[in-house]
Amino acid sequence: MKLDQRKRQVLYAIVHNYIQTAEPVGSRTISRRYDLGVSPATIRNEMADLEEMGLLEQPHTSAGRIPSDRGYRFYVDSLLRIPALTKQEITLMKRILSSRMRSAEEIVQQLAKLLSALTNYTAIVLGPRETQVKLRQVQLIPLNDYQLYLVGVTDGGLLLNRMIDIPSGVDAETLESLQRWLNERLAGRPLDQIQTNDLHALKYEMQVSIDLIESVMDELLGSVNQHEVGKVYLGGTTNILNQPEFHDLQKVRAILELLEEDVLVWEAVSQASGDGITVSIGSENPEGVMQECSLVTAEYRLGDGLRGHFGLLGPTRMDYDRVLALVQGVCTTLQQLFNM
Amino acid sequence: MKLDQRKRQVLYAIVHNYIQTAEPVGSRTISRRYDLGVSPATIRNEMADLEEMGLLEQPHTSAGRIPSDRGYRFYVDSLLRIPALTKQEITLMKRILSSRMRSAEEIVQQLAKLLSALTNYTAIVLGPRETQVKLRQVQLIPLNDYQLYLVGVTDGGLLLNRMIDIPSGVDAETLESLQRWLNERLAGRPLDQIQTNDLHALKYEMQVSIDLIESVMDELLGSVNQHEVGKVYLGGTTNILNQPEFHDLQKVRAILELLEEDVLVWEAVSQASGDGITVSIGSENPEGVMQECSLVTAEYRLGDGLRGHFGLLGPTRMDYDRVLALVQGVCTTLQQLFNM
DNA sequence: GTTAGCACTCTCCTAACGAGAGTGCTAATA
DNA sequence: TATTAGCACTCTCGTTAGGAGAGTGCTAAC
Repeated sequence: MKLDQRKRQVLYAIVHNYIQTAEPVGSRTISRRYDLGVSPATIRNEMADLEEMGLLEQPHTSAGRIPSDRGYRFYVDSLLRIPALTKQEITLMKRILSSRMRSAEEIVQQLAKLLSALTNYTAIVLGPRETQVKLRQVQLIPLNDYQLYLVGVTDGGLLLNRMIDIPSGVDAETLESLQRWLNERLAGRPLDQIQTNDLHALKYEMQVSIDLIESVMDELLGSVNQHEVGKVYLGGTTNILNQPEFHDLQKVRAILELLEEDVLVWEAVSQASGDGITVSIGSENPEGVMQECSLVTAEYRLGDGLRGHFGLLGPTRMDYDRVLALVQGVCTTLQQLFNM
Repeated sequence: MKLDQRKRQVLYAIVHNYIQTAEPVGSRTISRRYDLGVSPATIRNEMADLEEMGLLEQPHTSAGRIPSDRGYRFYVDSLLRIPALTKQEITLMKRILSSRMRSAEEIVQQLAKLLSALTNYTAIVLGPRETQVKLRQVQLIPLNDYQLYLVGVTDGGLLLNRMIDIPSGVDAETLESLQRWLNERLAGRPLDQIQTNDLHALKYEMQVSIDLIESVMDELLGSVNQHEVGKVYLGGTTNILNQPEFHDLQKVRAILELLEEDVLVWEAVSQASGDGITVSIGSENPEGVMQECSLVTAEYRLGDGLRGHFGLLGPTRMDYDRVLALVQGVCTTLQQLFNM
């Protein structure tokens, strides 16, 4: 879509003003606050044109204009000017995200808090995955006669843990040798390359019940499976309540109920995200409350192939400038921290 | 406080009716729905008495009465009749809470979901603690030159995991022997009985840097410390939105913000809970939004000394009958499941 | 092509009003 | 003496009407 310079200015002014005030923007406001050098009447004509092009909307006949989803899209694609972050913000990020933390889980939790605090929107962080999972160590810990506890640590420092039912008649020694075998054979080897052949070999080698081996391997593979829905970390869930567009209990309920469903959130974010930073605006989102929201997503990396997605969820009237700046900032900060 | 039979009936009727309808209860309503055998005028006199005693309140002159916090207190202490659970509810509980789950964490998560689904209030479950923590196994897994990963499994099946900084100059062998020592000495022994003596012995025995030992032990002890704030699991956070008393964005925000702060929630629940089932009504709670809520808490046990607290948070106009029945039911169900 | 002027439209706020629900008091009743 | 019927009174809530304010679209002049 092509727009002449003045139309771009008018659209920019409306989006910019509406993002700040949440009030429909009138022609007089624009001519007062933005120096376009033309009168309100001229601006009104431009506004009528922009509305016809589907970039603006009018809540009712005698109100100012607000951007449509397509208007935001044009803004994000062509008008946006990403501001620089302040030094304080950068230092804060570095401090909060520094790897001197207890686990990847904690970093990710902090990331959610950080993002929500800095933006006043809701932050969503999908638990980290490894691009290629290699086990560092596996432990089979018998809990009682019919259950054992499988604990695995991956190369990236992720923790896998599952309870497994033991077929009757498996003794501690068997478990121990199975554990030794697993550690010898699996350590450092990409998990998804384990073939059923290996398992059959194991069966003969070890005389271990194939049931047990299969459940152990199933859990192991299952828990690292890329397609599975992992943990979801949220930050600033209540921030939506600050947005005037959500001063309505129905909407608040809808969005909070959505956020309570890890599966839905996971899917929404993973579907929205692509390479680099992604912006998904209003109706571009899957149907439901999400259509009144915008979602900015990106990929984070915690070194060693440990990676995941995160996003910021706000109203379509989101402060894209700032959000994009912060998302970019977080990505590069993490990169810096984890390449040292 | 003593009340004659008729006053008790009137108070019961008002609390009972108000819990169901959330509307102030008038004298006519009572005489119609509850068979007290007297006219509205008589009931009005009783109501005036009950108000003077501080058990009822009047939102405004020409409205019906609603129970005061003290009124609810009297109801809970003296008038309550706990109903029996239906067979379906009991089966559901057994199914959901059956120990055929992957970990204690998952049981606890399910518990939160179950409680909130059955009651339509918000469920809070504090992560399980062990009365006396004994380690079953410890592993020290080097991640890189300056960090290791400490993973411990307790007798009760709890998972402890912490990242630990390594003082420079510690090699893999040292770690391995430290790990062996820890497993030999700590396995099955109550952790809180470890004395600094043992650590000094270890220092000489092993020639390991005391720094390292200390950080490992600190983390180990710290992560099981009874006073520390642990994980908080919530269920049905949005359920409060169903309550008419929270059809007000200010209140909703206040309570949701509270629920976002694990520390506050943990403290509120642990402070409220005592032996057995506890009910904390409105102003009996710590100041803030909680004063408009009631909290029913109890202790759960997952066998083997693994235990914690859980609670249900709702408006003071909470359905105490049902909530108490369910809380009781959950406790006994868990007992049955984990004593098998 | 741009602008001033003006009639018109729509929202939002406030005040007024009546219906409805419930009380408290008084006087009659069992 | 305890209970009840009757009634005036109070307060909320929903509806309606009117006026201020903001902004538009159109027309005609520049």
